[in-house]
Amino acid sequence: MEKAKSIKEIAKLAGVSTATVSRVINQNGRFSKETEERVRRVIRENDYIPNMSAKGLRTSRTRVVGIIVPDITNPHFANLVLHLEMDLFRRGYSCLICNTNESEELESKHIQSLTAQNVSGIVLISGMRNYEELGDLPVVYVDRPSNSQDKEEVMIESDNEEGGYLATRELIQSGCRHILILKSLGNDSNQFARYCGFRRALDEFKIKEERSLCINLKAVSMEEARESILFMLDREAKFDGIMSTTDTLAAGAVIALRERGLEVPKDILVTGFDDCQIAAACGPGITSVHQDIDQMSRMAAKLLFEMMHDGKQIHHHYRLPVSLTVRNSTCRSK
Amino acid sequence: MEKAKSIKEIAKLAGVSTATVSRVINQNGRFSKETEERVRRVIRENDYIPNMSAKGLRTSRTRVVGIIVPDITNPHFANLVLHLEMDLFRRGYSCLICNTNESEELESKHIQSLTAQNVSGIVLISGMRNYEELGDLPVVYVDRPSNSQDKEEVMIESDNEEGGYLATRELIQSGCRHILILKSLGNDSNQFARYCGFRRALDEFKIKEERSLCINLKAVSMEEARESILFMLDREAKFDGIMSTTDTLAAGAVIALRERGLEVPKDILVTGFDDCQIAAACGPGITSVHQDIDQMSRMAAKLLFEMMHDGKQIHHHYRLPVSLTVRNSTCRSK
DNA sequence: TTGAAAGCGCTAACAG
DNA sequence: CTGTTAGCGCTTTCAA
Repeated sequence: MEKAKSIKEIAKLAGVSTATVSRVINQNGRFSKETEERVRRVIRENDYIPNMSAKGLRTSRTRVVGIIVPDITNPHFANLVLHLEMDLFRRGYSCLICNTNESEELESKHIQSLTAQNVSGIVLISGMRNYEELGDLPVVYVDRPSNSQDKEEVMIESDNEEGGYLATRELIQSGCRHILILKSLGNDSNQFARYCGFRRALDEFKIKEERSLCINLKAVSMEEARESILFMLDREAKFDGIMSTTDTLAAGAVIALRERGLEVPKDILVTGFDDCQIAAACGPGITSVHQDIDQMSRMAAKLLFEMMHDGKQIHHHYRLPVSLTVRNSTCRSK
Repeated sequence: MEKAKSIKEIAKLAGVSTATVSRVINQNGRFSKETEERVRRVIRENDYIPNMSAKGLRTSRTRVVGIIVPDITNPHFANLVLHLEMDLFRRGYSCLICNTNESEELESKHIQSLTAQNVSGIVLISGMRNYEELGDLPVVYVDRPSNSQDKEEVMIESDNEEGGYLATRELIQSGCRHILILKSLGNDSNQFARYCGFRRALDEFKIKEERSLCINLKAVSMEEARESILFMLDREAKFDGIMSTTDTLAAGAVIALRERGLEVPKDILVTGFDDCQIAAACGPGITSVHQDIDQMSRMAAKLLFEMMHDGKQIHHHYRLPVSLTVRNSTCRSK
């Protein structure tokens, strides 16, 4: 690869100073129409692309944002990241993606690495904690634990509690009285919120919660869910509905039921959460809580952009409404 | 955020020159044991993190690699990216992820943007074309169109032709004689290779290909697949098996069949490709061609690392074997 | 074994 | 409207 051209060479070729070239590129300062055109032409003719490292060093704004995400393999997160990335690219920003694999250690390593790279901003998806040490670096928290004391930050989440409630109510209204809840452990506050919604629905219908039907999985994995349901079935646990805090878990449950010859929704009803493709494809179609990921990512990108670009100070906690996508897995007479 | 410390301050605090600090950090040059310890301590005590922009400017090696991918939402790609990112992070590299949404224009914009950022290397997943203008920038092509004339590059792909063959043979051996093939258009050479495998299997069993059963979708989407199968069913097209070039398409097909009251595998057999979660979860479980993504990503990361880090020149075309994961969707007596 | 100093490519303050 | 210039933080010769 021939050495990349520098602003100096462009300046020389255009017969102006580097400052002028810089001004033209960044559309600030003032310059004559003619100069601009000449510079632009030289830039074009030479395929000149400014060196971002130099720019970053000089301005400490790199036009790169870091996105920290537990696991890009999770369709819910993948969707979020896809939209964020495309949206931000349109606005001139690139994205460094960092998978934490749910490890707090990896997460903070990534935070360090991102600050070292002078990122212009960070989107922290479903993070473990707040990083106040980031100071005034623009950060948008999405789906994150809401245990921070001060509200001086931007945060976007779905109404997970309501989602848990909706799913559970659907099961109850379809006739379930002994509902198993499939959730994952970990400090994921979403899981907890969904569980709270679950309890609210039970309360409302005066159904007693059965502790033995509350399953806490070590990880959000189809296989874990499948095994635990098989285990419960083989112990002849009595339940007529499964409320899963994730579509992946719901899918694992459906598979387990199928393996034991049980039919959904004839024998057991099931609900999921996130309304991913898998919910539409699995079994007879799984009723699932729909999160508005489009809006979520659009908001996150927009807010972050405003903070990075316009230097706006935003402090707001958004809670997006959810809805229930009803499919066959809960279609019994009500 | 208090201003980040610079190497100068560390040098002053440690009572040495910046050059020495740099040497300690990069483990080159020579320095005494004592000096090293002192410097290290100061670095630690001050949470000093070198400024990557400056480093990048100076060395034009940023320790950032660009990953270009059609759509991170596709589980197959998500998996690949996840592994790449984690693997490279372990080796000290961060990843800029770029979704092209299958647009050639976006792809080349991303290529430009990546070079502007002085990335140390690029992984191009399922790209549209070769970018020879990248010169000696390390590039690994994964899953890419193999239409380049010169082989002077690194390329890793699955044996897609064999995969298409395996899936089709499974259908034939399970009794299918009229196999519909569900594939997507576009310049995706994988699709074509899978189709070639399909034809090879037909040939081998002396089955004539029926052009009317070859469906080309505009996009790889569940919904598209579903609609086209519904369309075929409503036109009373005669087929007893569906070979899908993607799990997503297979899932769409299964949904359509279910909607029309057809049972898999009783009435119609189905195969997918990629062996994603959705294949395990969908319908009765979909038989699918398994690609060894772990190995693929591990190889890609390793090769790229060797090129970036050790300056190795590698020219090799790897074709990874595939296997068939048999599930209920093809379980009829053979 | 260490330090001084040049300079990577760019921007922004200042001068004109 | 445009040019000169200092310097962002780091690495790397060269000299000691």
